[in-house]
Formats: sequence, structure tokens, C-alpha cells
Amino acid sequence: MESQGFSGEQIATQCERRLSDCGIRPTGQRVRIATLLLCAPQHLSAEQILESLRASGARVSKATVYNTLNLFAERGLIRQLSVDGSRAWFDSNVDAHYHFHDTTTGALIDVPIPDVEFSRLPAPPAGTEVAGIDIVIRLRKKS
Amino acid sequence: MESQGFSGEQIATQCERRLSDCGIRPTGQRVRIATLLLCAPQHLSAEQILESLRASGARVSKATVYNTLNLFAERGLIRQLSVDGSRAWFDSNVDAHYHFHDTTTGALIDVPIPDVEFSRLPAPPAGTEVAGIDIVIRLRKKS
DNA sequence: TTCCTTGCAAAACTTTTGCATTAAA
DNA sequence: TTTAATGCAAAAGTTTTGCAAGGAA
Repeated sequence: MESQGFSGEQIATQCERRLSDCGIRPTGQRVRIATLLLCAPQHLSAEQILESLRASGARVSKATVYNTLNLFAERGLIRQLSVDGSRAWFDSNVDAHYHFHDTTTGALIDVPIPDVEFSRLPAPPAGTEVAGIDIVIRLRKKS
Repeated sequence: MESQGFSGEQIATQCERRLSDCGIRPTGQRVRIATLLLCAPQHLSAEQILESLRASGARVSKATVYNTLNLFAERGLIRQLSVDGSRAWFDSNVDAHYHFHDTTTGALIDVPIPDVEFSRLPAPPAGTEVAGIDIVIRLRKKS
């Protein structure tokens, strides 16, 4: 769960700073959730986060996980994805990018922006402008 | 709810034939749901379909609506969309196409295939192939 | 103290399932 | 008659909410 030689404690401190920068009070639970989610680009469900935190001994409620994820998403710290109807996925990579969705395994894989190029896009309807483009490339096992 | 001068009854008959062609027994409820959904390209939720049928006097259960929509989707008669996390939308247009999603009104608008052109796409990961591409262009009110 | 956050339980919502009843072939 | 579809209620899964208790400033 660590990266580039930083200790878990140092990552937690970095996360605290990121929360503060977003105007979010860095409470214990929020820092735990942020540390889990922001340590690397990844896609997690609320349930996975809850389980992971409890497995590591933390006392967290479902309500707090959802409240926190919604707060983070609102402040642009994470992104909520709708790739299958079953549940929400929270993406710690908020840079613009697209996704592969492996329909066999359920896995989500980031597709960097430069890997997709449009030579034509429709004009938005009158009175509207484009707020963003979501692309999901569905994958199946090669036959 | 009618189009091109066809009566409701004629449309229902056409729908019956389409169901039979897909190997689906054209029961009363199924024909009603198909008639509602297939009379024009549109995006409806299960709840909207249930309400609409009941408003027109039909006796239908929630279970049947869901079972029927899942059956139709499985047989390729309609397509299930995941555009917001809140619920599933059922699209009666099964030809390949993309979507505008108006985040202000919640409306879904079809984007025909020729309106989008790629000059670059990522190669699918080894062992997989592309099963389909979903694009949602999010719209907001022009500022 | 005052305000915000948390946990718990319950509620709200969407979707699925079990089972007795009904309709279709 | 035989099989499959329907309705109802209940269950299951995800997400939200109300409220009392706890923590931060």
C-alpha cells in the first residue's frame, strides 16, 4: 500500500494537506479514507473501502464512508463513475481520462487522454455546452 | 403515442411479431411494454414504464416490468444504459449510437454514430477484444 | 461552548426472487 | 394439459437520513 519509499505516516500527512487545501477538515476517518484511496490511481467501491478500513482495525461506519466519498467527489478530490448499474465506483484519478471495462472480470483500467483522438464530435444542442466526455470501452475475452 | 398513421392496434401487432421473431412469447404484458417502448426511439426507466402502463389502465406488476425489460435486453430488443448511478435507463434504439446527457434536466439525447469519428483509439489489452464503446457527452447550461 | 463529524439504526430506493395463481399454446 | 408468465409480497443490495453521542476548535 506504499509507494516511492514514503511511509504510511508520510502519506497520511500528505493526504491531510490535500484535504485542508480543499477546505475539508482532516478528521481521522477522512484521512484514513483519503490515504486508502489516494495512495495510487485506483477504482474502489464504497463497500470495498469499508471492508478494507475495518480489516485494518479502524472503527468506521457505512454512513461515514458514503458521506466522505460524496464530500470528496463534490470537492473534486475523487470522481464517481457509472460504468455498470450495480454500484458506484470511486476513481482516485481526477485527471481527464477514459476507461476500459473488462466485462469478464469487472476490472476497470484507465485509458490516458492521448490514447483517444477525435476527428469529429457533435455540436452540443443550443443553450448547452460540453461539461465532459465519458468513454467506456467494453472488453470481452478474445475469441 | 402513434406514428406514421398506424393505429395503436397495428403497432401492437407489429410488436407481437418482433417478439415472436426474438423467440419471446408475446403475452399481454410483454406486448404492452414493447408497444410503449418500441413505438419510437426513447429512454425510459422501469418506474416510468410501470406508471405509464398503470395510468393507461393495465394491471402490471413491478416484477413483470423488470423481468420483461431484462428479457428484452438479453435478446437485443432494447439496450440498458448506465449513465447516472441512480437507476437503469432502457433505450429502444439498439442501433449503435452514443448519448448526450443534459446534467441540468437529466435528459438523454441520441448521438448518431457518424457524428463521432475517432482518429486514434487504444489497443485492447492482450487476450481481450473490444465488445463496444459507450460515450456519454455531459452537457450543462451554457454560461 | 459551539459547531461539525461520527456511528448506529432505520429508512428510502432500485432491483431480484419465491411462490401461488393465471394465462398461453 | 402442460408449460411458462404474472402478481404480490418479501428479500436483497446500495445509498441516504435522523439523531444521539463524541471530537475539534
